[in-house]
Amino acid sequence: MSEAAPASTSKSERAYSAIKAHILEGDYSPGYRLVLAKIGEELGVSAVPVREAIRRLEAEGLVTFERNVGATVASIDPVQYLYTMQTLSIVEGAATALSAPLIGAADVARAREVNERMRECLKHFDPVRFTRLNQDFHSVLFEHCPNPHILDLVHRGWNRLGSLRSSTFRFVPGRAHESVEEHEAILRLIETGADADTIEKAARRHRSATLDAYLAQAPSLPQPTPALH
Amino acid sequence: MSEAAPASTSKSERAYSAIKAHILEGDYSPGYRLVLAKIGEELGVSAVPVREAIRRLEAEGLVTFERNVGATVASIDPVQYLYTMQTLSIVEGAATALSAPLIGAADVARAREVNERMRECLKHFDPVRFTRLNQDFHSVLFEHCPNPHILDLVHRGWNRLGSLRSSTFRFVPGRAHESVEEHEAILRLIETGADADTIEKAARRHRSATLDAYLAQAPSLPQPTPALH
DNA sequence: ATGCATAATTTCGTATACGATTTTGTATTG
DNA sequence: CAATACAAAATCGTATACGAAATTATGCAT
Repeated sequence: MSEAAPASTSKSERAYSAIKAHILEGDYSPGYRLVLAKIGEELGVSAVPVREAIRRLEAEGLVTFERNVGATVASIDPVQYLYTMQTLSIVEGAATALSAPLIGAADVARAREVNERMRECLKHFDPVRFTRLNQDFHSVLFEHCPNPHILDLVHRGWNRLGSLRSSTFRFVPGRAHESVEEHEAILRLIETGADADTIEKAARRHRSATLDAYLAQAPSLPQPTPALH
Repeated sequence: MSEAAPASTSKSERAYSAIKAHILEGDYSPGYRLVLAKIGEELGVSAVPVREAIRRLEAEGLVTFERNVGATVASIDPVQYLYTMQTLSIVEGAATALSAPLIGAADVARAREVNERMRECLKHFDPVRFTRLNQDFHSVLFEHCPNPHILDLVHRGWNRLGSLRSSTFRFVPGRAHESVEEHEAILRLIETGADADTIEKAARRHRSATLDAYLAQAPSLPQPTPALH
């Protein structure tokens, strides 16, 4: 990777992006200690902007921070995973329902094409690619979302899941197949102009079904609350 | 106000809390320019921790920040207000529905008492106190919320509304009365163990009705999207 | 007076330095 | 050997300093 654009963005901004990217790529895995001076050296900046970047990432839930001790990449224990998936179920449901009236036939076609590629991934068992396509699929649905705040919440949820994003598909074999079918069902609802409530519930269910599949694998979890369906 | 605890918390932490408090109290009103050095002097710290605090507040949506120009207290233009209210409608709806099964008779009684005090506020027309009690009411509902992420989203929404929080009640006379009645209705739904979907819709409606009342007053707004009911 | 170029001022952005705090390592003692 | 006490190292937290960028003020020409 080249040293890239030396100008135009501030160093704290570059540090923020770089660290975030490293976390999301998995270069810095959960629990990794983010030492200010060390990261600064890696990025060719001093500790001050790194510290600022890290605290911003803390506010997004990507790192945890302890006074006089330092920062570590936030790890997603099962309980946090549950909270995040449940929250995503709600905000994705809302985002889908709000977007639906604005999704045209061309968008549906595009989403369907992505979904077909996901279907192919199932044959070769490629969880990484599958996960990336999955995100593309939902991005197509949400790109017309009329409420940027809600979209932001969706992205924050995705970020928080981070590198775990594909784990359910990896560990719960059948789920990926179901997921593709649910995508198709959601597209049909949008095409036929189903009412917002129906679409919202389908989108919610799509996410919470993934959570349920995970919980079925990890029965030790608190199962703290009945999901909203 | 005394100089207070000189130890135990870091300066960046104190700056963060102090600035946030000033924004929420209205000492720094929307649009106010947050000059690093000036605020640092006010708080008795240098610019570095102030900058860090401000960027954290930016991540929460309380201030806006522009490269090489500085930070200003985020102002809530009508469109942002709409986005935020719509988002709140959704997350408060979910928070209420998730909390409902965990709300006991004692909590309901407490909430009802708060609501009665709100009813009294209507007679003396005290929007500030009314708004504070309104928040108390919802805090009672949410204090058992099993998903802290969702609760966090509710609080972020409240913070974003900031000083505008009471404006609807101030400007749309009838709305406050309606609001009190809706509170009572929600309490009854919780008491009688209504299903999650019913409770969620009532809570959503409670918030989006306030938004509708506001939009009716400001008809110039884009009315960008049909609400989720 | 108006518009533009340029200088002065303000404010940001970050490297450096150093004290404060925590962690780690080592030695001493029961 | 385990536990405690203390020393050394690592790391954080922030004040200070100074260059960079943007904003504001000034002066000149039309």
